[in-house]
Amino acid sequence: MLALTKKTGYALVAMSHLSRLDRGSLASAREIADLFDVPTSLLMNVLKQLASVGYVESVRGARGGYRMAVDPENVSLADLVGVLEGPVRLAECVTEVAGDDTECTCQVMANCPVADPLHRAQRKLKDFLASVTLGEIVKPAPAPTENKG
Amino acid sequence: MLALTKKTGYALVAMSHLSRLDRGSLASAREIADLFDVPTSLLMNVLKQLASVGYVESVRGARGGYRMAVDPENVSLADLVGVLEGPVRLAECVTEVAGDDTECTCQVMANCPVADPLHRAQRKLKDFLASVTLGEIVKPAPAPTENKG
DNA sequence: TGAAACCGTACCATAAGAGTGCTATATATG
DNA sequence: CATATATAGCACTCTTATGGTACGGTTTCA
Repeated sequence: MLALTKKTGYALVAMSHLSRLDRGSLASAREIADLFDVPTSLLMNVLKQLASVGYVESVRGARGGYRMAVDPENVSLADLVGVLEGPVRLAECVTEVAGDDTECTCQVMANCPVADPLHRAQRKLKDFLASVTLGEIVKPAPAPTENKG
Repeated sequence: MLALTKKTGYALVAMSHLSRLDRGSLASAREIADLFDVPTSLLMNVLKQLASVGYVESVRGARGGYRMAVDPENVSLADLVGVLEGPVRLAECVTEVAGDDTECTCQVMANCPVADPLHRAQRKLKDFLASVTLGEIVKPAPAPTENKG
């Protein structure tokens, strides 16, 4: 439906919270879940996934928890989506091979008249997602200049 | 999974085909389905939906079919997604009320730290989708300058 | 009259998403 | 050492959306 999944949403919330902690401070999954009223078990899964790719660092045991392992400025929406939802695919036939290149896998529509344009649109969408960094998300608001909504 | 649905894909294909026909010419659902190897019944449904919102015009009876009812330049990806998949929602809590404005419906996360930024990102995504018109899709390629994929 | 084509709607099957549970392991604390 | 806390890993269910199909009806051309 062209929407981020809840997992990605939860990841954004959790990581933005972690980003705001003092350097080295920990927050447990339960703590974050309580704070934002999200299902604890699910948030645990998300944090585990984020830890497995190195975006956050985990400390086990009592008084353990999670902390940021990377600079929020270096994590984009595209990165998170890639980890939690799989590669961005504007259309089914557009598969991203590297981080930048796309490959056409139109098996059904041999004469597909929109393949090339979709690839271009896909690139633009990817660029857009890559331009939104967690750093921006963490900050309250960039500039009231163009604030319309 | 942050992807367009197949329905939207089929709509793009069908409408791009219709856009290339001579002014006033008709193409039947079956004809288009055969041409691009997509399921006939499904394409019928899609075209019916497109007709119901006035993007294409239907002519009933034998020798009937569909033709474009609007200028392809005036139909954007955002429009098609809106018709076939419902409103674009980058996150669940971001609901678009008008064509431009968004409304926050965060029921779960009262303290959501990413609501505002997501609204901004949603706007940007919407703008992006609105910037991709069917007219561009129909054209083969804009300029070989930046063609990389 | 019959075939072709759209119309409307309802239906089903599969896959993806959302969420839960359980067991194991690591660590701080008493 | 025992216990509580917390992550790790896995597997499972439930719900929803998507993809696809079917049927009866209406319109039009031949």
